[in-house]
Amino acid sequence: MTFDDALAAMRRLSSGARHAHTGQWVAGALRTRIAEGDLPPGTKLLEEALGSALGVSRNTLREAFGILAAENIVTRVPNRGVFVARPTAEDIAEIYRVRRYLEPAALRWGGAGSRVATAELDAVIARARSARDAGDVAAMAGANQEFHKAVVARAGSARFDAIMSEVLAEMRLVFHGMGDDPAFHAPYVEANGDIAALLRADRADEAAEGMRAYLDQAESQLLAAVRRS
Amino acid sequence: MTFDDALAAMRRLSSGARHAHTGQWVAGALRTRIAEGDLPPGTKLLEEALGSALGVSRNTLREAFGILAAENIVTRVPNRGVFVARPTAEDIAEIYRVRRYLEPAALRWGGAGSRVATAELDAVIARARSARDAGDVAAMAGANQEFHKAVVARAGSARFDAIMSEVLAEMRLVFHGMGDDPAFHAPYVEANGDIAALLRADRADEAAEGMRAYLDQAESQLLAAVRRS
DNA sequence: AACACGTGGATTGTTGAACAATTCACGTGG
DNA sequence: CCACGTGAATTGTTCAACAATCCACGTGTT
Repeated sequence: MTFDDALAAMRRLSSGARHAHTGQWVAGALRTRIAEGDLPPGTKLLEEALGSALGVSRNTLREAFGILAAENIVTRVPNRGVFVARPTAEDIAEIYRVRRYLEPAALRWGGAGSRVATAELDAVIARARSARDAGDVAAMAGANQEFHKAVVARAGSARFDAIMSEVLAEMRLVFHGMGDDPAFHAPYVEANGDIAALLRADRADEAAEGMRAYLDQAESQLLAAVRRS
Repeated sequence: MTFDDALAAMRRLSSGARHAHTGQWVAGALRTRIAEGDLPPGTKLLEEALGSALGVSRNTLREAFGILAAENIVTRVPNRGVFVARPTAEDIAEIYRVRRYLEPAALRWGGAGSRVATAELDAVIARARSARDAGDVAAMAGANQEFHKAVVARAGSARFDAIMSEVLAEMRLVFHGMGDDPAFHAPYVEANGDIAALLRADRADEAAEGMRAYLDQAESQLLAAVRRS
């Protein structure tokens, strides 16, 4: 899908903006388009064209850009414009650094006394298994992401939930360049299951340490692929 | 200091804004004013007055507001305006939730093999002790904050550093209503020392657990004070 | 006295035009 | 091939205007 195609598609969006929420609506529309791959990493988001397509002024669009830049979904380069983020190896390293603290902390200390949250993890893993067995890589990747989101949700913190949503959005940008290669997702389906099993056995510390090793491995694999491309 | 006084003071700022960085400059100027207590929690930040005082257009000021709102330094209420944040008990609970995961994780897993970072913690604790002994509550509080900032810095993550800076800025807004009461800061000077000692003894897990207990206590104390006021 | 309603003014949210500043793309000359 | 100049495109910011919403105050009713 070209930039012009994406513009045409956005022209067809019925404006869901309500007064005093227009900037947020625009940010949401762009976020969705980016997540769906319509606006691939590196795409320059031209203010005039995009503002016209979405039926908003440049000022309002710039407000949406501010929101998305704060989420690392777009990269704002002063005087040069706004681009859909294309995570570098350094960006990936930082994303995994954040995950290597955040997810194990949520496993180690979060969800105390909660059997409900473990059931939720199990449900997500079951979905990942089904998708893997059906050869549906996108659904498997999505389910794996849901697993990690649920892990962090054990902390019960709205801010961590928001951070994790952003991190996962960035991961999707990273995976955009990997095509639908099952090697990045399939091995982790069972690894997710192992972590859930440790939790169920009240071995939270081991689950936390296992998650750190898992994320080390996933990071190495991903960085290797980035270096090859 | 009244809002008008704060405006007058801002009128005297020489404009350090450089093209394409004006919004950020404005955000920085406001951040500083808020941190220094010139604009107390709850203060309404009027666009017209503030824009005129700072010599920037309303659009540019709104961009700065967006930045500060994302940092939870100001609260943006649609159609009503922007106010210096006044953290509620719920906000405080959320701040401590974040800290209860972030700081122990950095202690437990961060700074591996680093003696340098422990020395830095010790230096900050020494400063806190001096300030406490001199009866300088503001300096003691500041040094305690530096301790926590250094704890998180052991993770080596730019994003966590940024999150912690925001959290500490919010803590300052919380403490703004407490006056210079040493009871909120003095007991923690030695507690910080205990945590540093555990780290030096390579007992990171105990340091992490100790930090969680410490933050529980600090939260309870603060929430009790908020409920009394 | 307390409450409900209406009105005018103040303020915020957004648009669009204009201008300043910077970058980009292209052509020309060495 | 590289350096430089130029015009156009684009971004960053300002300004004025208008739409939308809220706030403060006055008036009337209970």
